[in-house]
Amino acid sequence: MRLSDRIPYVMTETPERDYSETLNLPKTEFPMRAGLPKKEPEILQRWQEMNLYRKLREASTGRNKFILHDGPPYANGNIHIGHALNKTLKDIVTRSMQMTGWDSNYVPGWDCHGLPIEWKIEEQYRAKGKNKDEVPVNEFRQECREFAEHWIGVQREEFKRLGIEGDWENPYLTMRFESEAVIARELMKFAMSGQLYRGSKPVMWSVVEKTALAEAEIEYHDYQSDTIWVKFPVVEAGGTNETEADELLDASVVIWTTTPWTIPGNRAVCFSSKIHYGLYEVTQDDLPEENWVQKGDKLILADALAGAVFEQSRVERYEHVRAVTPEELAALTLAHPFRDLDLGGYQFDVPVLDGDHVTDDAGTGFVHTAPGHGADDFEIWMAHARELEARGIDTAIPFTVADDGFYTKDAPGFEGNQVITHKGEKGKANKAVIEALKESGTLIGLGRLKHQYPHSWRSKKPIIFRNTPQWFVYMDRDIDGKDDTLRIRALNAIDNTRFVPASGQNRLRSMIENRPDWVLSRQRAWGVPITVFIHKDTAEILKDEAVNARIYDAFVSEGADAWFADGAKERFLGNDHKADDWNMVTDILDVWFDSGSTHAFCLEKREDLMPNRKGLGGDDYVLYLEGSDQHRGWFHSSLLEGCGTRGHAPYDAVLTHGFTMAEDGRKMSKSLGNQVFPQDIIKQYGADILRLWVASSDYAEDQRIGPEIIKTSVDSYRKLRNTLRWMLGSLGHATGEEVSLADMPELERLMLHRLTELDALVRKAYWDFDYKRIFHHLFTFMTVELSAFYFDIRKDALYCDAASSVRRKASLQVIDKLFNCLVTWMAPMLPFTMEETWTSRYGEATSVHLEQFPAVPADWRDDALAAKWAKIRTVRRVITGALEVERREKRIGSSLEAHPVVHVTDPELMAALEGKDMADIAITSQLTLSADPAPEGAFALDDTPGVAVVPGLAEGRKCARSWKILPEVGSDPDYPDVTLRDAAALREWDAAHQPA
RNA sequence: GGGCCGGUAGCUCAGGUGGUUAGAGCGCACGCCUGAUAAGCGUGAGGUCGGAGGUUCAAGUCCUCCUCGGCCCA
Repeated sequence: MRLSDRIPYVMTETPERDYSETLNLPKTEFPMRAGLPKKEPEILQRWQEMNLYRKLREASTGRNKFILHDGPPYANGNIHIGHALNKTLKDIVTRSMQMTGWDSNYVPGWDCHGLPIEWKIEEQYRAKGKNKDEVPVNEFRQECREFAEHWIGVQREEFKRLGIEGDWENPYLTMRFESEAVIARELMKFAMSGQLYRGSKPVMWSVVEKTALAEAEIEYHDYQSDTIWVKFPVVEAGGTNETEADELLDASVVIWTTTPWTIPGNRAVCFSSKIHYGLYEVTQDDLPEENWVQKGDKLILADALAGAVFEQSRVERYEHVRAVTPEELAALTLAHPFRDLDLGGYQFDVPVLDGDHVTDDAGTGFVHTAPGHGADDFEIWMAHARELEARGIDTAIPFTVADDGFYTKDAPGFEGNQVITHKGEKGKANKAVIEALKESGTLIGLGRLKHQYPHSWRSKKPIIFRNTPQWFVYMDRDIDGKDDTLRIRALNAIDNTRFVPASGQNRLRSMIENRPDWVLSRQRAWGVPITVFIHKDTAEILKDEAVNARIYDAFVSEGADAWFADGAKERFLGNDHKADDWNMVTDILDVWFDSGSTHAFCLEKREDLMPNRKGLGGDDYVLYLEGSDQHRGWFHSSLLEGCGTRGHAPYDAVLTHGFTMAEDGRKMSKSLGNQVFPQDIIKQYGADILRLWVASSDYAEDQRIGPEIIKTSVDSYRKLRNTLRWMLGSLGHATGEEVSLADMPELERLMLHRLTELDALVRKAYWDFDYKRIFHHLFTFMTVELSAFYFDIRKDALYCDAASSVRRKASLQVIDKLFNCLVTWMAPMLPFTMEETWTSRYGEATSVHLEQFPAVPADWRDDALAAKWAKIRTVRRVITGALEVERREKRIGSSLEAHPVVHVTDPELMAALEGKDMADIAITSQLTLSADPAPEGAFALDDTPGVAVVPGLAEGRKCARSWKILPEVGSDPDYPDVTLRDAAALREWDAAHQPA
């Protein structure tokens, strides 16, 4: 049955006039469809023209500063999704702090020096057949500078397109002359305070190119190595039991290595306390005389590998004498295999160290350790340095191989042999070492192994690990009094820093607790040099403030290139020092030192940033915000730099975000084809969609992004936009007339109450940087409480009530408040759309970003009212449930066709309904409340006892204006087809629209 | 291999100190409306809370192991 069949008068009585013009239907120019890809650039243009950044600064003059100090991205290549996430989060922080009373000035920066840019320039050279080494350093540096400049320009535009507000005209750059000057000055502070020292460390070295290589410049290729098994005779054995110790005294620990040439550099042998070891004795008496292992030889080996070792040594019969404990191993002292040869220099004791890097997959279970020839070797050697010194062992690491691949005097007896030739071929070193081992009787096996070995990506030739002089900063040396070490300072600073999420604190702490001394030097060209001089004879560092001042001044005006210019040495040393007495360091500072110093050359150099921090006497607040990888990076280097030079961290708080994965939760990769590019999303949907994704995600963990997830953002955006659009449409009729709180209907007061709750939540969550919480609450509020409840109910009053209606005025007033709150609250997240919404209401001369979050009066809060309305909504749910049954049975379509009888036997619920127009609230034309028990078969919900609904049809005629069905329709003779409310409204409307 | 973090409906997220049938929104399905209309409203179906043990009267929540994924190291 159709509606028209039941209500025949609709057919017969055609309304005489079109009432829609008398209704206050939504009226707005604000488009339903956003068209963000086109609209956003226009908004950006407008911000530029009105100089929003400057206006923001002016508006917040004198406020306490909230400084989100930008961690500088590296200036090469287009931005990726990680940059987009990072910058968007920063922008939400900046804008939300600005809107909650701070002066929140964002100054973006770029990291400009370093290896990747050097590579790019070298790559260009190679393409042109040019050689880097033949180009003057400063010419090469200039090309690096220009390369960085280009990408800064590209990234700046990409960042701006994301809607990031900041001082894009004056970003900070690590390569700006002033920055280079300050970086050098910071380094010199470490030198002056005695924290800087020259030590050594093995680096990957290409003999062919005579240069140090970084991990990323290495590629692995198959390579045939000589392998040797070597005995290290036990010379001392400790432990609890003397007999057992004696048993080990004529035994040998056996090592295996693929780099025989590193034996002269041997200083220790490593084992693992997680592996089982045994003492083995050779029992075979028919071994050939020339065999390197003979009957009675006692060897200590990993049990899992003993069989293989004996097989290699052509021994068939041997005996496992007993197990050897980790304690026994650690107490051993060994002889270097060359101790008894007449070479000189190998008489030192070789300690046995416990190391996690040792496995029993291959070899003997013991690792030959040459601290100058391997990263593991170096680490474990340094880690045990103190206890070794206590044992009287010299921990100095020998420089056994020179930059040309030849042994030095630190490898006595082997000088003149080359490890790798300048052509990249094997030199005679291995052979010489093997011969010496044979002579000493310590060689027990010899072989060859084809395996993956590191090669230079430039020459494709094998590289070696080689000990080289490097510059370090002490972690554990007293700086200014006892127990005032850099490590202790840094650990204290971590305790005084707020971490979001809190787990970052532990992560950074454990790194600081365990890290070795800070290596600052790089054998590179593009960066700030280590601006120190060392005395040729004493090797001491020159400490002269006058020299330092000359360096600083020169860098300010000429940049760090001044260090590499002709005559630089004489220029900086001046007349007080003889140039011939001093060596000038040409190493480059690690770029982590550059970025660790940003607080010095950005924050402290700009008057509008210079923080007067909380905890240091002021009220300003400095936040660092980066990906969680920066615990090892920027957070770390900034902490050390700050603590070393100023005694405290440069930040009050550290916020970290996770990484962005593809939709399947895996890392994005070109080969998997699951990459998502911010540029594509912006082009297709707009930056606000991407920002909505950021705001709704749990950034603290790894997030996911992909087509389906973007679609969710797009859907949410549509709903959000349409709700705002409807509000704008309704407010199109607002006159600004005020109704006092006391005169407002409860429903309006309920909404105001909700604003007080949301206000508290939003402010707290912004301070907690918990954006997903804000987004989810506001979004749910807008859909569930506004769109589906408050607005749905109030449409009748807003559209149909007379202009004089207090109910309507109160509603418009509340919508106005809702609008101002929601739009400002969401402005940090969706700056484009909220600006569009704001200006749609207040005009193009305004900007939502110049607003503060509205003050929400405390007297709006009414918990009792909220509790009462929770009950009302409980009853409402039963009514809508009952209407749904009627709809399904085709008895009604619109809820206005219904007249439910609501039986409420729960007295508390009934009390809540007292005086309420439940028909209005349930959006029915009529409704009858009854305290009587419901008849059998009435509609009820299991979870709502005490409420039951008997559905029924509304009686009377359908109002041609409001579409309500009421018996009263027609009782006003002037307006015979409408309700009395509508008749009164029409009378008012007609009076106001009389032709003059 | 080590340090740290995480795995709750198709998607995004809630689920203080362990305690009734694990929640929300979106999406989806179905229905209504046609004066927010490439909109609006309603109803419904979706989860062995990564897996396995354990502690407990009781575990998504505590412990152990495993697995998958991530960041940083090695």
